[in-house]
Order: sequence, then structure tokens, then C-alpha cells
Amino acid sequence: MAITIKDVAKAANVSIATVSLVMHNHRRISKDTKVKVMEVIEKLNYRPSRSARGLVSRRTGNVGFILTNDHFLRTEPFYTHIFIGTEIEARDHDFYILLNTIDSHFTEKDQLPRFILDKNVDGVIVAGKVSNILIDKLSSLSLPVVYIDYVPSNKNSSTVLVDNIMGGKIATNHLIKLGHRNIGFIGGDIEHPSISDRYKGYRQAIEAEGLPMGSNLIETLEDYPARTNGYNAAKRLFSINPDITAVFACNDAMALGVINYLKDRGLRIPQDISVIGFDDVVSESTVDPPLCTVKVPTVEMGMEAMKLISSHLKNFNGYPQKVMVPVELVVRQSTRKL
Amino acid sequence: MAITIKDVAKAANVSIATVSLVMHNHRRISKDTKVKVMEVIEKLNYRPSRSARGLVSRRTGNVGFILTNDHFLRTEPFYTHIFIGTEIEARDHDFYILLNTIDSHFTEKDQLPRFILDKNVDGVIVAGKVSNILIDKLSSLSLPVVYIDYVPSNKNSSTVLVDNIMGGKIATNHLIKLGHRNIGFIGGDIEHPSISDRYKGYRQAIEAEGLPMGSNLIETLEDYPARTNGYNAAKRLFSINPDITAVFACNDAMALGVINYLKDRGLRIPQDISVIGFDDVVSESTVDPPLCTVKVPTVEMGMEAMKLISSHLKNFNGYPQKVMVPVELVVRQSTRKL
DNA sequence: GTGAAAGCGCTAACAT
DNA sequence: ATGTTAGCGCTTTCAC
Repeated sequence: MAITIKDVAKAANVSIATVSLVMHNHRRISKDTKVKVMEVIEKLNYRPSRSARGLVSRRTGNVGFILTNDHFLRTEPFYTHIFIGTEIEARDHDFYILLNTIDSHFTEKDQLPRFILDKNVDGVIVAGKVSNILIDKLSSLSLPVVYIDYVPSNKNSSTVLVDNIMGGKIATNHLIKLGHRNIGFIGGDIEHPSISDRYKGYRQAIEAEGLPMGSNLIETLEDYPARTNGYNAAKRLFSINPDITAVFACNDAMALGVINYLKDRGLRIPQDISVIGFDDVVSESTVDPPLCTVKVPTVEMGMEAMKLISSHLKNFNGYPQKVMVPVELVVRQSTRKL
Repeated sequence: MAITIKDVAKAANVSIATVSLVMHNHRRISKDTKVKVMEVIEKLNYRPSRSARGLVSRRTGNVGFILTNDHFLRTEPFYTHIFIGTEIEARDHDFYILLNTIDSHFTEKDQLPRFILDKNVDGVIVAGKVSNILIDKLSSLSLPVVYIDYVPSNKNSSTVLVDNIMGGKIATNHLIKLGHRNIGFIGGDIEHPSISDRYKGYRQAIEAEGLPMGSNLIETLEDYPARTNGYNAAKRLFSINPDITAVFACNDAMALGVINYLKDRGLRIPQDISVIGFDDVVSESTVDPPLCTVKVPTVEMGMEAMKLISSHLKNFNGYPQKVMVPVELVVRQSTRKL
């Protein structure tokens, strides 16, 4: 039988109400009793029952984490690292994270995640792009929601976003500083806000330098960014403009595809062409040469989201907040000075 | 205010006890009332409160998932896929999975996962190799524990294991069938049961065929298997025995290292050397040529573990069970007929 | 076969 | 500043 609040009360010679007040460090408790009770709690190693607490306080102490299954099953650890970030931060806030993957094409007919139907979460974190139908359903729920790495159609939610514009600039400026003047951009679904922002940063850097930017330098496909797409995009890009000396791929997966294509054409990286990616999700030794990229602090993003949820939950802070996390250039051997 | 058991009872014109009995499909309930109550539950969309249930039944409805943080943060999705498998299966058993990563070098001083200290789980799933100290602590806890992909020092626990011996045989036989007679094995930490079993399978296949197996064909390093290890191991292997025509690497990460080494030496794969890996965690288009490997059904392993925990929890089935999951050859272009 | 009622461990309103 | 107490929603004896 586990230690209950009664055991603590008895051992400390106070009422259970006092113990409860101490646990929530209520102001109207004398220093002395507080210390005394705390000592007993410590000694008995008392942990309050989450069920009992939940029953009376109508809080579960759980936070739901929603992710599309293709995002979770991706070989790149981007979203799983965000997930682990929420878990790490949750420890400090005494929450537990419940994961639920959903179909990427969530429709009107699909059920909401089980933890919502079960009323088993106090708030929800959504990572990555999800369907507007889901977003609408969530926002009609009066549950705090924090979006990570995606700007929901419903604008007044809290978000944790990557500074993609800055990242696009940083990547492009790196190439410019290395002396490149003919820089290709390879994007995925340009409708995706992250991709379009990275492209925006690229444009800004190019224009700031007064470099030429014919439309032949941009190649975007509608499909989901993936290596094969990167391969095909590179093929098209170089057929349009063979004079390119450096490529900025909108993410590492595409960059790998670009590298594969260039290698197949017998070109060397970085001697013939410099390549830079985005995300830093590729293990350094997987690809030869190691990929120069822009690092996204995935674990920290998860932590930030958890902090936001927690502040919404604890302070009844209803104002949506926006957190923008910085990115960082990671120089590796896939780029070189011209 | 959410629907409670009282609302259902009132609407169905029965007592709350009856509703509860129906929910647990108790035998002593007449068909008629059962149908009637079920209809009301359906109509009102009633979901019992997990807190209330937990309070009285002393069950949380949660299962803990323990993983070392380096396993979770690995770029290969092996353990994250196992994790998602437990989550998928948990839906059918009405459990929630709580994740907790721990340090790989869990010592006497380290705290047990928070969900255990909080008594917030009914059972625990442990994936991958963990320290004996943790295993001992867990087994002294009177919580059902299921181990995935690792044989705990404490032998009488339930386990979900990969048929590594069979996998080693399958991989080696594939190479033998292609005409290879001089086949190298590259292993990681041979102390690790998975690795040693794969090696065992390799030996069995080689010996069954009456092929020579000088000790020069085996190269095991003590370090954790990783690409750099694979690279260095290949270097040593080929310096000892330059006549090898095919390499069986104990996992995909090592295989990538082997491929990198061979490419650096100017050898072509599979024309000059065939390479086969194990695990199938490398995206097909990441490596050139696509890696032939032995697929481990990771998601299914997670599902099996959840089934075991659930059966232990629901049937008070105390007998430890062992589930062995089969592996499967995945033929891709990194091997060829001699 | 069904209902009444006790009680799980806790919080919070109200008493003192 | 601390104690008393009602009651959160459910399961589970025990009556009937």
C-alpha cells in the first residue's frame, strides 16, 4: 500500500488539509509547519496520487502530442527529437506526454486523437504540418494548443517556429562569402511556410548582394521533399542552368538527392559544386562529404512548446505567444571557397 | 461538464452500479439492460473518467516505456519505431504509453523513471540494452516488465526478441547462394547478445556449407557499432584478408561504414565486393547502391510487447513469455552474383 | 439481475 | 494559521 496524504498528516501531526496546502505552497502556512510537513513528506517519500488529484481538480496532468504518422516514421529524426524535447521539459513541470500519431490526410470523418476523446489531456502540442480540418476541430475544443514548426490556419494560437528566413539568409550568405555568385535553390512544396521562408531568406541574401537571380535558379516541386525529389530537381536545375557553382537545398533530404545526382554525373563535391542543406538531421558520417547545413534546435523547440503549454495551463495565460527559435550554420566539407 | 456515469444511469433508468457492470461486461447482466445501457452510452458518447477509475481500481491505465537516451536520439529509427508500435497496440488495449529516457550508464545513484516513482504506470516496457542495475531495480518492483531486443540478466522476465541467429543465417546464405565463398563478418560489441547471435548464424551457415572460416574472416570491435567503426573494421578486415568478395555487417550502420571504406579504396559495390547489412533502418535512397539487408519488424515488436504487458495485466498471467519475431531478407543492389 | 452505499486520495470551501 | 468536511466519478461488496 502506497503512502497517502493521511499517513503524512498523521506522522506530521497535522490535518490532511494542511499537507495539501503545503504541497501547493499556499501562503497562509507558517514556516514551521511547512518545514515539518516537508520533512515528513521527504522521509516517507510521499508522492500524491495523480488519479485522486485528477478526480477532484479536473486536471489530468497530461499533455497530448500530435504528429502525423509519416512525420514520426520518417527516417530523419527531426520530429522525434522535438518529441523528446517536450518529454524532457515536461519533467520539470510535472506533466506526462501522451503521443498520438494521426493520418496526414486527416478528414472530417477521422476521430480526434484518443487522448482528447478520453479527456485525458489538459493541453495539446501539434508538431509539423497538419490538415486544416484537424486545426479547426482542435480550436473548437477549449484546450490550449501549441503548434510547433507550422503556422496554423487559425492564427491566434501559440506557436514555436524556426527562424527559417534567417536560416535561408545564413545558408546563402555562407555560399556568397565563399565566392559563389551563381547559386541554385532547390525547394520542395513551396506552399509549405517553412520552405517558402527559406526561399525568402535566400532571395533576400541574393538581392542584398546585388547578385543576378534569374528564375532559372529556382526549382520547386510540389511533392513532399524527399531525396528522390532532390535528385530530380537537381537534374532539372542543372539542365536549365549548367553554370551553377553552389546549391542551397531547402532541407538535408533534398541535399542528399542533389549530391547523389551530382555524383552520378561524375561531379565532385565540393570541388566542382558546393552543396548546403537545412535541418542538420543527417548523421555526419552517413554522407560523403559530410553535409554543410543549417542546424535547427529540435530538442529545444519541443522544450519551448512544453513551456508554453505549461504557462497557459498554470497561469491561465490566454494570450497566444509566438516563440521563434534561432538557427545556426554548421560548416562541413560539402562547400568550398571558390 | 463532461458526461458521467450518473448521466448514463439516469438516461437508461438504471443504477450507476449497473452501468459500471455493463462497462465491464459482467455476466450477471441481462441482455436487455446491457443493450439498453450500451445504446445510451453510445448516444451520450460517454467515456469513463480515467482518474476516477484509477482512484478506486488502483490501476493507472498507463504503461511506461524505458529507453536509453542514446538509443532514442540515434539517427536510425530502430527504437522509435518500436516505440510507435507499442503506442499503436496500446490503443486496442485502452492503455497510454509514457516514455522516459534514461542515461545509458544508469547507476545505483540514478533515480528510477519518474512514472515509476509517481506510481503512474501499471507495467513497464524496456527496449534495448540497459544496465543490470536498472534491471535489478525493476525486478524488485512487482511491476510487470517486458524487455524488447535484449535478454535481461534476470532471466525470468518476458521478452520480445529478434531471431538474430536465423537472420545471420539468412544473410550469409544469401551471399553463399550468390556464389561467394570468402565472406567476411563485421561485428560490433560481440558481448551484445544480438550481435553474437548474428555471428552465430553466420558461423552456422558457413559451417553447414563446409566453407573455410579462418579467424581472419571475423572482425569485431568492442566499441558501440557505428559507421566509423564499420569503416575501421573493414580496413582491418581487408588488410588481413584481401581475398574477401562479400561482407556481412552486423547492422546497417556498420555496413555503411564498410561501403564508405570500400569506395574510398576505389572499389565498386557490388561489382567488386558485395555488402549486406542488418536491421533495414537505412532509407533506400540514402546510400548508393541501395543496401541489401535483413529487415527487423520493429513496429511489430513494439506491438508484441504491448500485447504481453496487457495479458500480464489483465489475466494476472505471471508466467514470463518469450516472443521471437521473424526477420526477412530484403534484396537490394549492394550484393551480386559472383 | 439490479440497486444502495462505502470508500479510493485528494482539493477547496468553509469553520474555527 | 490550521482543521473539518463534502464530494469529484467510479468500482465493488452486499442486500434484495
